Amino acid sequence: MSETVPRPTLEAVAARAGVSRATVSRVVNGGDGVREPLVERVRRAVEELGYVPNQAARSLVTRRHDAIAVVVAEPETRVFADPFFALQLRGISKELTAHDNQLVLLLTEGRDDHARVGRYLAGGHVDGALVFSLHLDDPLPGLIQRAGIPTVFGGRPGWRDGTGDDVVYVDSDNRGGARDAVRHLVGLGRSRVAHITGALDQTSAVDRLEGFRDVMGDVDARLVVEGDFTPAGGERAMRALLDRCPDIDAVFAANDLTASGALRVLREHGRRVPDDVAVIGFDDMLPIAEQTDPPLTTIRQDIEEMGRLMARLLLKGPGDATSGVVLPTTLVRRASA
Amino acid sequence: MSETVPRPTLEAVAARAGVSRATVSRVVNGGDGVREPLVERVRRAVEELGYVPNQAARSLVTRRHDAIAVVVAEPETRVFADPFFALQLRGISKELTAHDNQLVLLLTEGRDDHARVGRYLAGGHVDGALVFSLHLDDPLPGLIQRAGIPTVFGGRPGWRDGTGDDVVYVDSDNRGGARDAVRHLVGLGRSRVAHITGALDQTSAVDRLEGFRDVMGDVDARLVVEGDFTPAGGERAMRALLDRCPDIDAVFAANDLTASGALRVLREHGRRVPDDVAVIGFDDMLPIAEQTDPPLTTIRQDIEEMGRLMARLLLKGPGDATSGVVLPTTLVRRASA
DNA sequence: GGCGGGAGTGAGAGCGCTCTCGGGAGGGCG
DNA sequence: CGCCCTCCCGAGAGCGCTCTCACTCCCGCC
Repeated sequence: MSETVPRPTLEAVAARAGVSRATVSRVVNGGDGVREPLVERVRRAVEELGYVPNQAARSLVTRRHDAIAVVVAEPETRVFADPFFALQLRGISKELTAHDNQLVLLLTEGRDDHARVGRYLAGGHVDGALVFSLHLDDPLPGLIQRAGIPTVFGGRPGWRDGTGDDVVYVDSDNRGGARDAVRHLVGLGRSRVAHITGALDQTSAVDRLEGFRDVMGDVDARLVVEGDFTPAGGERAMRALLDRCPDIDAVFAANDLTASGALRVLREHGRRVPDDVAVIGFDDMLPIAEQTDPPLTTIRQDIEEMGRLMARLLLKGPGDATSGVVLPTTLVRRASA
Repeated sequence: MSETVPRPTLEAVAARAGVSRATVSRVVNGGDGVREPLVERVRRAVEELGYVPNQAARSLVTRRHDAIAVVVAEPETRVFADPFFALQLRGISKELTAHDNQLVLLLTEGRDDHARVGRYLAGGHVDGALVFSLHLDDPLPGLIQRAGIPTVFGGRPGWRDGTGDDVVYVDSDNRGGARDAVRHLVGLGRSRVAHITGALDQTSAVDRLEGFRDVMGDVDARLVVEGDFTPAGGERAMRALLDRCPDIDAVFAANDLTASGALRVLREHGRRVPDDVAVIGFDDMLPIAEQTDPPLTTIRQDIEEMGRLMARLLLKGPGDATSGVVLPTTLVRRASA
């Protein structure tokens, strides 16, 4: 490998075009205030030499990096390997590249790795951060706030101390979506509606539970069982549910994975879906929701758009004093309810 | 936001510790050749001031960036939202952070976006690139090679011209795994074994087909149907298969998603799995393989390890003239075969 | 025709770091 | 006891860029 092909510098371009470094710099950065013939000459020199600006030198003086960090604080592989996150990432990427920004991905590897991420962010390597803070007790948000760089959170962060009121975040309308789901079940004439929650240390799970309660009121406590967003959790919860309340006729599962577990247990027990028990999920996670038997009725959120929006908010700067943006959800009707 | 908290510089640390900039630099970068009392004093000063090196300034002189790019050339959202890729990413991330490298994620958005990526890589922003080149006709590998930065490919790239012999890549033993899968079916006493291929513009699909042929020889051409790695493709292919050869008693699907589609069609047609038709997949993509009915027997590849290995090879440098590394696969026996 | 002003360009000072080089201190050996 | 060599440390020169500032034109106006 001929590693050391010395890349041309501004100086070289200037020499070739017969102008000063400053002028080349001006042309490269938009060309305002440079007369046409010169612009043309510089452009040609850039072309001929294959000049590409040295980002490090540029950052050194501008203190901008045209890069933002995406921080995923997730010890569990499962959630990371989730199509959900991938889609958000795609949305983020689209928005960033549209604004010539790079995406630096920071995954925390275990508990004590937070310090590393905090240090990195504080180190001024990036212009901002998009953070997915999935758990209530996550120390990361605090660290990041201390780092003092602009940040947008994915999902409503669940602060415990009162400091987080001015936090910018993008979330789905978990509560409203849950309401729609449960209302749909009720609209089908179901009266014994159960709920398998998500992991309740995540705000999305809490909000969905709230939505369930909004519609069902102070329902029989046995109809609410805690799950953890996994199929296995859904199975466990569904078994408990059938055991405690054999007469249920509908289940609102906190997400599609949970629903898929529940469906399997229902089938096992000979309950027909949706005839005996209607089932509705949340997320509209495609490979899952379409593959279940029967195909899953669920609540869709526009995940890619969430990612996009997060990036947009971050790049816009503090902006219109928006603290939280909540995206709407829609009911997707398939066969299970 | 108090944006402008001027971060301490080397200079500041030097002043506080009562030494020169050079000494601080030495301590920060390992501390060789500095006597203990001084090291201690500098360390304390760094601590007290919360000093973090300015990476831009450092890169400017060292020409290293401690960052590598991960390039995903995938127009289709589906493959990107694939747990497969997420796991590789995780492996890569682990290895990189272990060596204090950052991960810059580059997703191409459509066809003409390749130029942007090529420019970025050529621009010397990163020390190397990990590239997932999923299609045979992808122009990206060429662009990258021209960029002249160290590169490791994920999956054997399917060069058409003869230039790619010295390419470094990491791949699973697709062919060997396929052989194991088919042998397993044969070992169960199945004789009419069909194969639903993956998208044949990807080397992994081609290799798996080769593996199938290795065992089955010049089998009845109707037993091989082209799929595309999706459940829908699996369904289509399975229908065709049942139509053309109603007497098949085993199916080797190119991946788990395909297998899940096939299973659904088999159930639809009243064929019992594995009694009437044994089914085996590939990948051991967990949320899928465990959720099918019946749970899927499949070939596992250690995806995270692939990612790790890619990163390791890249960081090691050109190394031991390794051109391609192929990781073993294992049979995971569940209920479907 | 002289003068004020705006627009276009160049010179030069850094941004914060690394790294080479030279000087000074100290130890071993003749 | 002196010399040389080694080991530490500091001084200073950039890395490639941006940005301010001053200078030069040239136009328009009185």
